[in-house]
Amino acid sequence: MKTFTADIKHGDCLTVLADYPANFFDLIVTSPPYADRRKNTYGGISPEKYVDWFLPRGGQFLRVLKPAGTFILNIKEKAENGERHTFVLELILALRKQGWLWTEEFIWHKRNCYPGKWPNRFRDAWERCLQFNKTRHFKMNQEAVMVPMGDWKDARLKSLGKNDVVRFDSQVGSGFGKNIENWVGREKAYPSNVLHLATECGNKSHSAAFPEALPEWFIRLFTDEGDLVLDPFLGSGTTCAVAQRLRRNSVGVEILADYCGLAEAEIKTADYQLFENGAKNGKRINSGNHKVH
Amino acid sequence: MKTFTADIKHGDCLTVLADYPANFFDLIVTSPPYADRRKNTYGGISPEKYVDWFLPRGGQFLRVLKPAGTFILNIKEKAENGERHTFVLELILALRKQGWLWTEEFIWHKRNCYPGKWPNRFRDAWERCLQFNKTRHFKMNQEAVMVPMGDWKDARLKSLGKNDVVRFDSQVGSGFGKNIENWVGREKAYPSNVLHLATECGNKSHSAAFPEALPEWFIRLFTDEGDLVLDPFLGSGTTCAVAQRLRRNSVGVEILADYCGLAEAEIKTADYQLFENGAKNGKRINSGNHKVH
DNA sequence: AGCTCTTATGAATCATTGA
DNA sequence: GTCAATGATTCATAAGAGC
Repeated sequence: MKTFTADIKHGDCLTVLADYPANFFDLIVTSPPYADRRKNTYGGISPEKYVDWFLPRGGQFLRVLKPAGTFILNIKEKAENGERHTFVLELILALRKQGWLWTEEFIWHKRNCYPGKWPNRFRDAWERCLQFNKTRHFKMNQEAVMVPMGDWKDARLKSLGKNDVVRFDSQVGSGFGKNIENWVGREKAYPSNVLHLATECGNKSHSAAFPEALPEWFIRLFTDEGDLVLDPFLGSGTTCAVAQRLRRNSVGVEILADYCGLAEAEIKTADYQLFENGAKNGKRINSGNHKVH
Repeated sequence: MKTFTADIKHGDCLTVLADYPANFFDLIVTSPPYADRRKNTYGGISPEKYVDWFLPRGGQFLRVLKPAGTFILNIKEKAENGERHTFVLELILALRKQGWLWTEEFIWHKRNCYPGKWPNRFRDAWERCLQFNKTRHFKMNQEAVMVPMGDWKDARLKSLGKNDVVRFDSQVGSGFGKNIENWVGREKAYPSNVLHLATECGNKSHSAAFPEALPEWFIRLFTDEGDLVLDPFLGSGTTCAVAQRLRRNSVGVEILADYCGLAEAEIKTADYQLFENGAKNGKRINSGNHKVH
């Protein structure tokens, strides 16, 4: 059985990527350390310096990405002193000046966002997924992320009991998601640029894990099997694990040694699952949580 | 019975507002002509010139808004030449430089977005609702936009079939199915900064009507009864009509005479409805379609 | 009441043509 | 060429009728 590589590199992506050739990766998908967040783990780049910190790395991304490749940046500015920071807006403008095309801004709607209540603000339930490209003609497999139409649910679920319906929505490992694959009919719909995903962060001890469904969606949309994915801010390794599951090769760069260890373990699990399942039918496993429409 | 004024002013808001005193309005909510849209009707401000065109008007808004007031700007950049325009980002930065606080960015998720299919893009299903303030201590009635759970808890839940459970959940995307036991017994829930509204703009022949639920939500959130609302780009009069329905005073400015006529008619209808209904119980009518959570 | 079917309708994009 | 205008194409949802 064919295996797929998942390289974990320890270091700053700025220097690590310098060793890679140009036009090398098919997709870059990442959730970078947010400005002024995770101070204890990442050193906390201040909002004012964020663009200056990011730009040289963005230059490397631009170099190593294939012409038909895509760069997905998951980021959201936090509120401070009663205002939203503007560094993300400035980053978009700066990246365009650097040569990137700002193709699209996807909205990740976090259905179960962090609870809380403030006198002058509601809960923040969305993040930006910024799409950048080198050229206007990039690879895009729209069919790979098609979702069942709304009516499909009614038709299929009407024979189920109420408890099953409830479990259907609680998705994660409910034992129901696995079955979805079996009866996804012909009635599929293209998604829009608003993604509805839960924030399921698994059981890892990572400070900023994004849910597997997020990288999964973009990997399926922008790469083929066997393509090469890069996450320059890997964290606990979600992107590489998902890439492996989806039979893509991947490189993950992480500056913190502890996270590299977590990521290695994650990859091994994913590799084992791939073997277990791939040997049987080659299908992806744990289809679980991609409620996108 | 008390009535509420809804003044329709014909002209460019830049000059019309010059006649108003400072610190006069409690809320400004508007959906301005988008760059390069409605060329035939508005003259089409090009994206490159949009910020320059908007800023002097933003200055007037800043002047006439009360210190505890709020300015809501509904806008979305279009795709051109394969890229998203950046003029909205630049506008945010420019407005901050002008003295505004960029307090929040709400996402209006358009459930029924415009159709279409393209090789490198999905359908655009969201718009920005940018919140700006003069001070950090602004008026905000969070309770006024809470999603009433009592309505269907008492009246509908027991009559809900299992399909309704699924359908409702897919509509609001709130994890209803998962939390069904929690909702029962709770009367209301606070929304997040993601609004789920359909785009139905009624039966008017206006090229850019936003749905009534959008201004309604912000009017209820940021004003009290009897407060004064301004829409400097009134269009066919939605904002004023909604304000009237909600027992707020309002001023609407519109540069096109034809739209002023439409708006006047709209107001009259709203006024009649208010009388009809207000005489009975003072409740808002036609609460219709604000699927917000 | 619940389910199925039908129909109306959206602040859109892109490719093509013409000035 | 560059730029502007025009047309073809597109599809998920809500709402309503009918059984």
